[in-house]
Amino acid sequence: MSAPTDRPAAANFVSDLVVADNAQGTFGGRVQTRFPPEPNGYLHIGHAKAITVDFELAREFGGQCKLRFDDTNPDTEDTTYADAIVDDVAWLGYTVDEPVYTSDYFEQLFRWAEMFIEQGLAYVDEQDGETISAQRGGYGNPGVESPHRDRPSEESLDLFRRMRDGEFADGSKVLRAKIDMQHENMQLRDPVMYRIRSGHHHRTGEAWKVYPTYDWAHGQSDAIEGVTHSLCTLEFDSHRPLYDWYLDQLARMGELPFEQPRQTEFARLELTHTVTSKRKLLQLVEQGLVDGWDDPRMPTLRGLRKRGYPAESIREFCSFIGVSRTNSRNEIELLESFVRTRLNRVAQRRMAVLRPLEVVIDNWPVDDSGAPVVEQVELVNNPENADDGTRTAPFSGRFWIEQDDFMAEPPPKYYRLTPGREVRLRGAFFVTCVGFDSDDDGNVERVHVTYDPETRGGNAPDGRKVKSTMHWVSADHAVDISVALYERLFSAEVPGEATGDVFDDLDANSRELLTECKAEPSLADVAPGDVVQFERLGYFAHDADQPRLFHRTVGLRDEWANIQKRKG
RNA sequence: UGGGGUGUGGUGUAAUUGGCAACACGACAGUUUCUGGUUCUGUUAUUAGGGGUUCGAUUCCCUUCACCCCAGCCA
Repeated sequence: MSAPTDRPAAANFVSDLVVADNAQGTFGGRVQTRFPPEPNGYLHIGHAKAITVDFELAREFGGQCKLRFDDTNPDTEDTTYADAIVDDVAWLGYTVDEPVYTSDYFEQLFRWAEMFIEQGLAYVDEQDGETISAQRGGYGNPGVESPHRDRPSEESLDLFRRMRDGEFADGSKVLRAKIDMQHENMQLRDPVMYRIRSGHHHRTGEAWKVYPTYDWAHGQSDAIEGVTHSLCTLEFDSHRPLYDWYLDQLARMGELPFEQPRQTEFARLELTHTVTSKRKLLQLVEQGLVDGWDDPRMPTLRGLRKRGYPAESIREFCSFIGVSRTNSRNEIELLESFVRTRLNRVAQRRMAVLRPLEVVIDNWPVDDSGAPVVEQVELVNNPENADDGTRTAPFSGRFWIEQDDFMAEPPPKYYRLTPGREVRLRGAFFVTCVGFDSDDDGNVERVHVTYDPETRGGNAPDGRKVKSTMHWVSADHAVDISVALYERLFSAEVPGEATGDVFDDLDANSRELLTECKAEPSLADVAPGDVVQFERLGYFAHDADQPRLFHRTVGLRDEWANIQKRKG
């Protein structure tokens, strides 16, 4: 297990608990956790929090954390998911020696179940699911005991073994714990321990016909592995008494190889403008509302990776937001701020123009053959990191700027190019707008400027100042690229809050693909998967597979956009 | 309807367990700057409501309210 987070984990109620346990010698000073995903879907940002909490807690106290697949339901699970999960956990920065599987313990779990039956703690129920559910009662009204509840244990044992041998149809029988049908906690009203499933299991194949339920499998798996602190999300709070009950019985029978593990719940991560429900994410993919699990708009780890989010910033975010029992929803802006902070430090700068507007320098010199002179100007790769050095870019008499960077009739506080105004072209020259051409509809087609040869490199010898510095790309040397811009997949902070249906808040235009973008030649050197900053625009990730396609990871903070927004 | 959990700025998390409510994000106003980025500075809260104990309450007690979870042979 690695230890990748830069800063130490912040203290929280869970680490406080461990400190208290260690002080009392509860687990002999041992700390062991596990991250227990079910291999039936891809990991998302919510899992990233759980992973961080599980792994970092173990790291903080010198213990270990295992990746355990909670694979107790053959109907929904698949090795494709399991492989992807291993890959995603590794990408996040946590290395796992060898994942473990709940299915590794099926034999032990079965033997313990037999012991429960022998001791009158479990019985085979032959009623159908609907009946069992109806008999469970409701909030405030007690349940009804099954007619099979007090059958002889020999009979249950025989039935249970024949269930395993595949003698009975799916759903025809279950093994139930015999606890208390009147219990105020519904989880304790004779919960199901085993059900019959004839499907193919991703690891055990056809070997088993009965499968343990989550509740029967989870705590026991923890116990087998020597987990001390079994961390899970809040909705399992009402399961804790059951978790303890199973383990108490085994402890009484002297079956536990380690100290009895304890479950502790914490709030899951919710983010504004996104959904993390597995079902909703599956719907997005299956209905073709996104391009797949790795669509850069998805909150999946694969999506965020493709989008260009550094794993470190996801980890830092997860550590920073803390661990508590309060249901909460973090603003996506906070995550983005961690992404920006990191990328600002590590991403090299490049110049690219997304919506090109042609600019011609009317007084640019030509050489002896009558061709425009080409100058090579030097540009800093990253002002935040001198080690990244410099690069050169060609500059000649014709270049591209953003359409946004020129206005024939500028509003107040507009600093960019406008008739009569002088601006700096980053690293190159000062230019002054002397006019522009428009088409018949009045659209600006081309801007004319003159340049000051004395300002080469971007400084005026007379010290005169300029209101704005703009990026540019030499028209004769530009590399053509495509850029995918992303807005939030869900426009509402809390998707579905207004209508009850999250898909009502889906933004159908959340991706805009620009195919006629112009970039400086050195962009060709950006490796697949690398993230660079397009100056003044934002951070962009080079697609890992498709050359010259860039995904906008996150935009720069944009004061001008804020000013415009305020003005309406 | 029974049980369980949780309430601290716009958001999330803290507060040496009774002693000046802190940090980050966002927003706003400035500063710096060859990125309207970055940097730096300032502003942004009587701790869900009400009552009580106390010199003193986010913290202890009582009470009211709000939100979340539980009636899968999902996890």
